[in-house]
Amino acid sequence: MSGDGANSSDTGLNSNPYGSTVEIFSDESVLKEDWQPEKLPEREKELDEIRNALAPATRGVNAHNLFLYGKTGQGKTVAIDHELDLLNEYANSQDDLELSVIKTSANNQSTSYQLAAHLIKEIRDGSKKPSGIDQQSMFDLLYDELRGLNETIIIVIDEIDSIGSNDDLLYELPRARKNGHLEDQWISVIGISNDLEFRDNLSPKVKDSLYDSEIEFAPYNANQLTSILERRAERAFVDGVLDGDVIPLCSAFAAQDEGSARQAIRLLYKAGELALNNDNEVIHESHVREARDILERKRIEEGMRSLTTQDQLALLSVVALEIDEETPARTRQVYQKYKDIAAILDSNQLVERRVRDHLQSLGMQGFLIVETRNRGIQGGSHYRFEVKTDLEATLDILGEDNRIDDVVEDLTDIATAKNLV
DNA sequence: CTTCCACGGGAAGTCACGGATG
DNA sequence: CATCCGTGACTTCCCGTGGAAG
Repeated sequence: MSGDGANSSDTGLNSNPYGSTVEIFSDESVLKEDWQPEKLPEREKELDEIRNALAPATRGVNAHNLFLYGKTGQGKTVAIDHELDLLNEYANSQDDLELSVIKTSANNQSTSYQLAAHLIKEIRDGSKKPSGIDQQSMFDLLYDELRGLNETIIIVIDEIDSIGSNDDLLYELPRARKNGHLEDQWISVIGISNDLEFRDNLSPKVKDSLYDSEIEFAPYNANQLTSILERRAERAFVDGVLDGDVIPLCSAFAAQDEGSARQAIRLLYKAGELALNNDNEVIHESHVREARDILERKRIEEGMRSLTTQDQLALLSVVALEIDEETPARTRQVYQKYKDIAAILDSNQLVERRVRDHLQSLGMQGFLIVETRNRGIQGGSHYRFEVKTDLEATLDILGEDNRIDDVVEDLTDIATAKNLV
C-alpha cells in the first residue's frame, strides 16, 4: 500500500566488478519494469476522467464503476495506481472516509468462480484459495470477507478479460448492495482490459451493471513515445552516451508495433546493455536494431515454451509443410501432416475439429499467419496457415523439447539441405 | 442473380482430475 | 470413504455461410 521509494543507489558507478571500462547508466532502475513514473503528461486527460469517476467516493457514496481499456504498455495500470494513491492519501487525511482498495489481477483466473476465490484469498492476505464448493457459496464467502472491510470498497481487477464470457461475478459485484449482500458498504469495480473486443462480448446485463464509465487508452504515437523515453533517458543514462537517432528509433519501432511504452523502454534498456557489454561508449542505432532482434526472439521463445504438446504438434505440422514448401496450407493438409507426425511420435491424435482450435490459437499467439479464403463453388471457404516466426529459431526452440525433438531434428536436417535455414 | 462447396464454428456431451465435504 | 463441485481438454454432431462459378 505504501508508495515505494524510487531511489535506488545500487547501480555501480565507480568500480566495475566485471571490468567494464565504459559508463552508460547513471540510474538503471528507471528503466526497469516496476519503475513508477510520478508524472504522466501524455495521459492527463485520462487521469482527469479517472479522478471524476473516483470522486464520488470522497462524498460518501460509491465511486463510479470504471472500465479502462487499451493495449499493453499504454499506462493503464500506472494511471490507476497513481490516482488510487492520491485517493488513499486523501482518505487518510479525512476522518470520515474509510477506504479499502483491493487490487488484483485476473490473470489465470479464467472464470468468475476462480476470480471470486482469488479475491477471497487476496482479502484474507495469502491464505489458500477456497475451492470445491458451488459458485453461489463461493460468492457468499466473498461477501462475508467484504463485510469485514471498510465502508468504501474499490476493487481493481487487472486483465479482467481473462475471465472471458463467464462473467457472473462482474454482474454480481457492482449490485452487491442493491441485492442486499452488503448493507453499510459502498462497492465499486474498476476493470482493466487489454482486449478491446472483451467489452463487446460481455453479456448485456454485465455491461449495464458494470459500465458507468469507460476510458480508452489509445496507443501512444511515436512523438509521445519519444517524450516518454526522453524523460526516462535523462535520469537513466550518463550524459552524452545516447546517439541522436537512438530514442527516435526506439519510438518508431514501438509505435509501428503496438505503441507500447513498455516495449519502447525495453528496447532502449536493452540497447544500453548491449553498448555496455561491448564496451562501446555511445549507444548507437545499431544497438537498437540488435536489441529489437534479441527481444523479438525472446518473445517468441517465451511464448513457444509455454505451448502444450498438442499445440507444438500443430505448429510442427505447419513447420513441416513450410519446409516442404506447401504453405500456405489449408486445414485438411495440416491435419494430414499432423496425423503423420503424431503417429511417428506415438502421441495421441486429436480429431480435426480440435486441431483446428489449436491452429487458431497459434494464430492468435502470433506464431502462425492465418488467412481465410473462399473459392466459391469449387472450394468453399477455408483457412490457410503458414509459419509467421523465423523458421530457424522456431526449429531451435521446438527442438529443446525432448518429447518431440526427434522429429524436429529430422525436419531441421531437411531444412538445412534445402537451404531454408 | 442464384447455386452450392466444404469448411467454420457453435452446442452439447463425455471424461478425468483436484479439492472439499460430511 | 463416497460423493459433489468446477473445469479443461476432448469428441461428436450439425447448421450456417462467403463468394467464385455459372
